[in-house]
Amino acid sequence: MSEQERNELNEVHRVRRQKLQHLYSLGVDPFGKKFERTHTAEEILSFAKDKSKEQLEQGTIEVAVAGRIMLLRPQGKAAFANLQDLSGRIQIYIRQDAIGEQVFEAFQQLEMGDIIGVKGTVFKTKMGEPTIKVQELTVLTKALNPLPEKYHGLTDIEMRYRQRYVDLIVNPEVRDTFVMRSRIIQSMRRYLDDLGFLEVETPTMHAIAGGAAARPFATHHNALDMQLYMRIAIELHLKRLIVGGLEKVYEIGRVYRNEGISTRHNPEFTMLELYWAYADFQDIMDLTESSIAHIAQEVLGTMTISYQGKDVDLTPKWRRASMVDLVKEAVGVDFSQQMTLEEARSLAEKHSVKIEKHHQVGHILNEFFEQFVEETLIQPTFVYGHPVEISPLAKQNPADPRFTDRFELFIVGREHANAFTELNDPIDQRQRFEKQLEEKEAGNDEAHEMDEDFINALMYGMPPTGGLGIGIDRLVMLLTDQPSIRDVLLFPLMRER
RNA sequence: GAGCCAUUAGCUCAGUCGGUAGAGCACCUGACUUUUAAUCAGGGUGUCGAUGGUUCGAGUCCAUCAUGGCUCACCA
Repeated sequence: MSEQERNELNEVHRVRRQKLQHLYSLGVDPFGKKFERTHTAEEILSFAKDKSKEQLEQGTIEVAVAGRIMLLRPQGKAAFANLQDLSGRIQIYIRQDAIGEQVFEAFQQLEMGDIIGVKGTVFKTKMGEPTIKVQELTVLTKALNPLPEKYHGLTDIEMRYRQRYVDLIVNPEVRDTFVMRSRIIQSMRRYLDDLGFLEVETPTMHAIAGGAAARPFATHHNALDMQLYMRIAIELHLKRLIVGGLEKVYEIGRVYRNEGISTRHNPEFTMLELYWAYADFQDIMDLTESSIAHIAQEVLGTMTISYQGKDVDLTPKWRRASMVDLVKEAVGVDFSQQMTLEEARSLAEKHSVKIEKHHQVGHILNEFFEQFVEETLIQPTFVYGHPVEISPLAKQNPADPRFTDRFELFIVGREHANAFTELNDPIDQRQRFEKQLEEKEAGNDEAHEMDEDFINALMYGMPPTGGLGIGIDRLVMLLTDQPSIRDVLLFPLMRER
């Protein structure tokens, strides 16, 4: 450490450096090595729980645990500390006469935040707390930064996101949320695997950003001198695999959309997309319902949950209602009647629904739905029958071609899934893409691009197929009762500082 | 992109009417071998987000900027 560095450190940091040097002078490596653990904190607690003080003292149980010192209560020539590992916290008791003066001196150079390993026996204190009586102490890692306040922890939201590592150390519920996230995804995977779905990986860099209506991130490949886009959906590649005969495929992966950031939107987020040959959107509805209910039961142990104070019942069967009926129910406007664009526009004006130049009747119906219905759908609700104009990849309803065999799942007023019977007619698909290009001309810069290779794939024949997309982050938010998408992303995007 | 709010010690927060910066934890010194947000005695460690302005004097008032939060817009 140079003189200049020393001057730049404040007292807290200077003292930690001094203790580091002190450890070196005692022949202790402050950044130690591998440590063999026999137990986790939680294992010791559950073992000791129903043993009496006497029972523990009779059969001496040797344990070796490692963790971070979260609380430290020195008491002269002895000390109590709370050690934290992934499973939880366990109290340890250190006495100079048990570990020797030399090691105790090293221990005195330790403070909250440092990582140690201890070997010893389990006992219960006067207060009945299961505790490890330390016989051997090993310094594993000295922390040079102090931890946040031991009682309030780290509450500054910005710092929690920017320095998630600190957040994870001091806020156990944050760790729990991310453990839960992992279990939710694991449960989903297992559910689909058991149904015979094949997990695949497709490119995240696309020459044409298709499969959804969104602005992509653009990038460039130097060697090929090629414009590339980060994918906005997984859809078109998975459907190519259905053409290829893989029949039941899914991918859980990151997609990227160059759009606004909010408590429900991060520029990169995780989607599940799934395609099932010879099925339709009704089958997908059943699958969506059963898989989410299954995950809730498996991960939370219940299908009735509470989200931000709202009770939500995920027990099947869920309500199924058409978009047209829901709009009629909410505002009394009946879009099942044939109507001209002019009629739809005047209805929009009457109900103060904002419309854009490129809007057709179907777009206006969707605006009605979003403005008057969406946020009212608290209990899980499948909304089906989306207008063809906003569904360029979905098959039209055979009885009424103004609508598609598509559904979206709404829970707590938010979209959680989007699915349809996939359009497999390449001639129709080409026309839909052309319609999208017209929209683009008319000013919708999120309209779909033409994808000639995808059309080519369809021309080899894609069997009738049902497809599904689930926003995994939102599902995790729902099941872990988190208000912001940033609370279920380990490292949400933040402006550089 | 717009509106509102926030930014003070390592962390959590006070700071009155504009008058020279304050508490708890952490840290330092000392006491303490069954404590548990340990306790007891002593010690304040700071670019008050940044830059301008008003003023004899600004953490405090004004302007601009930065970062974040919430709401809205866009979207999933």
